[in-house]
Amino acid sequence: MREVRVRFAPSPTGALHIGGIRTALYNYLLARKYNGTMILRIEDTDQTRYVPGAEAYIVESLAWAGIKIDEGVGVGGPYAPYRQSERNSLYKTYAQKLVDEGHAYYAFDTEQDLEEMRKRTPNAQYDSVTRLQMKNSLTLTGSEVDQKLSMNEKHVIRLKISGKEEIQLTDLIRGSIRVQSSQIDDKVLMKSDGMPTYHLANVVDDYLMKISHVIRGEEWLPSAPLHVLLYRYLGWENDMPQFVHLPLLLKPDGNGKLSKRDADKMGFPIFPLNWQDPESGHVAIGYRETGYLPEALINFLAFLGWNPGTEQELFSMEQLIEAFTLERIGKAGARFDIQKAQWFNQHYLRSKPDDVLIGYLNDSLKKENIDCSQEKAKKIVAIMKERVTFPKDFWEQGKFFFIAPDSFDEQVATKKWNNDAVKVLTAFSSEIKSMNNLNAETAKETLEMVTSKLGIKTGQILQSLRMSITGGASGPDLMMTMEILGNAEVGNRIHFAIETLKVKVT
RNA sequence: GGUCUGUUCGUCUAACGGUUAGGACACCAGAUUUUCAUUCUGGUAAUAGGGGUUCGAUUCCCCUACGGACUACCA
Repeated sequence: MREVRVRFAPSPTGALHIGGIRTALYNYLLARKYNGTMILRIEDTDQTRYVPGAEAYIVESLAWAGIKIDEGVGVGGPYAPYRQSERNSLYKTYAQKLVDEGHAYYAFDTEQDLEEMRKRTPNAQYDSVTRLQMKNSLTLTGSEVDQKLSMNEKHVIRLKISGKEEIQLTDLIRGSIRVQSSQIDDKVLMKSDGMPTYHLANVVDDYLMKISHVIRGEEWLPSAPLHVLLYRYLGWENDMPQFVHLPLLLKPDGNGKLSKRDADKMGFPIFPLNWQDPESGHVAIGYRETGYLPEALINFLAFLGWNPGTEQELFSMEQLIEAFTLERIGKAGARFDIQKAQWFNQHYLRSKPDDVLIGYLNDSLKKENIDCSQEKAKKIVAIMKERVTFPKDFWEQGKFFFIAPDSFDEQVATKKWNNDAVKVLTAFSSEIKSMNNLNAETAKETLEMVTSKLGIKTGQILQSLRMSITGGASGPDLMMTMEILGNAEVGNRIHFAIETLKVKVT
């Protein structure tokens, strides 16, 4: 088998989309599986869409996701440079070669010329029939062309595609694909600004960089036959890479491919990391900042369009590399389901060692300027562990350990808060006041003692107790919560609740 | 509109002609938890439709329907 060399080749036009991470991941898995090389190439040939910071963002995103680059932007390598804007002379050389050999030609048409041509015929394209009516080196005389070129008139170089040729290509996911060359237009290879288009740059670089597999999104499938033609005209058909067009990521609901709009609308991230738009200054929150662990995101993404064929669903990167095969990538687009991502995250988060989890809580506390003993943090993490999905949940769902509630859950306050509850809580708080060691066990004993004395069922008032201590209607084990808080704090909170809510008792 | 491409539970998917069509997420129910959650157990739920081929089609072929991508001097 040919040496595996794959590339992830995004263009720096903004933040990398989550789908881009998946594409990079599949490339990476194949490279690692076969001891190949993972290359990062930046396709920055569109100067009008260049966004500063986007390249650094891509590099950082991949690093965070655990996708290591062996060669390319940021690390260098034998085929440098890996930024297309720095490889322009190469593209020019090959474009010229194509012109010289009659596979490409100069075109001088203005935007209006093109517009008129398109209006003339339905489904118009610049091709073997329409090019005869346009201003190009096929219709103009040699001296006219020379004159225009020497006067530096604006022009592009177009690929000359014959009208009747069948192009066959094999996609490793979709099998054999046949297209008639008459369906393809004479694509621009070199733009009038002197930069190559994607098609030329891509083919030239993939060839020169000895790419073995082109693994990219399905949106490229329609132009794959064009690329085959380019390889053919350039004389590189025998070294052509294998094509692998990945199914797209689709909207969670409705139709179409996943977009930033959907993500915003449904409240989940679309970018791996926070991204500040340089123009608007608006910050889009990333997976990292939301609290997704890279291993969870990777596991989730890997399964969007691929599966190992077994019932195992939890895979580390190493295990993915081991199990990955191109053959098991699906054909149909995969709907994006953030709930599944959350489930993966929950799983990976809970399987972290306790000291890591304590670290998460401490991170939040530091931000809030709250001191907390290691012992207390340890106890909190122990009882919160089974309830969290994101690292910040330790703080967000456990705030009450540090801040006494100033308001109370309305449902509980109206439905459960009654004379019995107040009676029990009053008695309970005066019982524990004198205790010097309130722990989960003694708290439970005391509570049971109080309720049985008053002839009230503990279950009846438990939610009121919780509410008065935490403000909320749900939370971790109440007895442990009281142990962590200590008897003085528990007593204070009960008093505050009784004071605040007594008006509602009739 | 044209070209290419796809279609199994709500979602991700398994089943490379023969299965009671399997798993996971989500959802629902029961048990545990003297609350919520966790955990455990169970459950609802799918081969887009129509023709072929075949002893037998989720699986192969055709048509229809419905999606998706592309259709720029953007990638």
